Amino acid sequence: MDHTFDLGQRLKALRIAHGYSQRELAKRAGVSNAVISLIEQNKTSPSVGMLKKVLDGLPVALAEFFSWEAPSRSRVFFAAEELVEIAGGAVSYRQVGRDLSERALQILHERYAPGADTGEAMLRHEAEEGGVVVAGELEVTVGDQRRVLRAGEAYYFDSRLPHRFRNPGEVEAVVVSACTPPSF
Amino acid sequence: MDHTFDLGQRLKALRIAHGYSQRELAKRAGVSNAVISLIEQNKTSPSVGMLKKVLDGLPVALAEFFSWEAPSRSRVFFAAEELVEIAGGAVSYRQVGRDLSERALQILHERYAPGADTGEAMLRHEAEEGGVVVAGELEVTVGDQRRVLRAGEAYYFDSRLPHRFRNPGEVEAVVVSACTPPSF
DNA sequence: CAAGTTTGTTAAATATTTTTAACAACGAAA
DNA sequence: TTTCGTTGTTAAAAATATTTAACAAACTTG
Repeated sequence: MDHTFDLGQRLKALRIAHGYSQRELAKRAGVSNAVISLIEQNKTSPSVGMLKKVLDGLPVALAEFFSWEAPSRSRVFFAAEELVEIAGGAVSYRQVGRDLSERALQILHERYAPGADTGEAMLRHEAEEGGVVVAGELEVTVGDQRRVLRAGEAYYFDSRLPHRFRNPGEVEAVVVSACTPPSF
Repeated sequence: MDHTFDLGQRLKALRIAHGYSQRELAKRAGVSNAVISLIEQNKTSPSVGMLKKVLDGLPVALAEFFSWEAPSRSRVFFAAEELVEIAGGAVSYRQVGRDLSERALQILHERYAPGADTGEAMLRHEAEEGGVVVAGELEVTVGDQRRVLRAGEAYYFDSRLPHRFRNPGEVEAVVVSACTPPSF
């Protein structure tokens, strides 16, 4: 049995959040309903295979399941002026919230002046990120893939792949992006 | 047994990286050496409790262990039409990417018609979320806090707090939001 | 070389998980 | 009320994980 992680409570919370009963989840996962009950009561320590089956019914990845962040009481609203400028110059990154140490998400309001570029040296970090282009055009290069995105288009990739952003247009490009866990 | 995650290879790589033999690790972890051998050969699917014991001998956290998950293989770019509509009606949620089971982030391009509301019943889920208002006005209620946000303003909160979104204005409200881990 | 130590593997015994099948409590519809 | 369907729980059976104890191969050390 596991003493540092309340597996049962975690599973139950996820199941409820997804609106399933024990039996519904069991059916979706292809396991018996009893095991859901027993796991939620911490009466068994499920095998990894079993836990994966159950989580696939939600669906939730094992990594997500085990990476649980403690609740934090913090600011909810941010005025436009309060978004923290963390770059400046041709590329502007305005970050939602100042201290991300207790947060799972980094959200940025990005602006790229015409021709602005994050540079030849490709970026890499241990995270996943994505975003939606709100205005203008943005050329996104990820690994060996490249594309120009316009308003309403979006991207998503593993940040460990080398990547680069550039505004090839004549007008300012605006993007709202998110990254987990927060990096840079 | 688990077919989408090579648990044995993962454990073996970590054990070697730490310079332990199977028996050394077993002793540190307080388990029999046989179980290390069997797990590394994927001949058993260890219980979560057992796996935790073993990883404590390294030491490596469960979350860390499972956050190896194979990279690459995924789509990076999404056309505006490809954003998946997951709600419809007065409130439109257009999601970046169809299958979030292997992703850490859920990114949405949201549109709220004038008067649109996520409803009296407050939402709750196991996650953290935030967003930036791109156009219009959006009233955000989180716990006992409420505020109307306008273009350029932002929010961030723990999704376990009850929350609600409403467009109190005369024009469509547009928001780009992110949530981790993906829920719904 | 021989004796000893360490390595990873495995059969059989034991302990645990998982299923099957039942139970009682609750609510809905007749 | 009754009946039906749902909920979550649990005892006993079946299936699987874990330990014990042994084995052979590789490497030291004398």
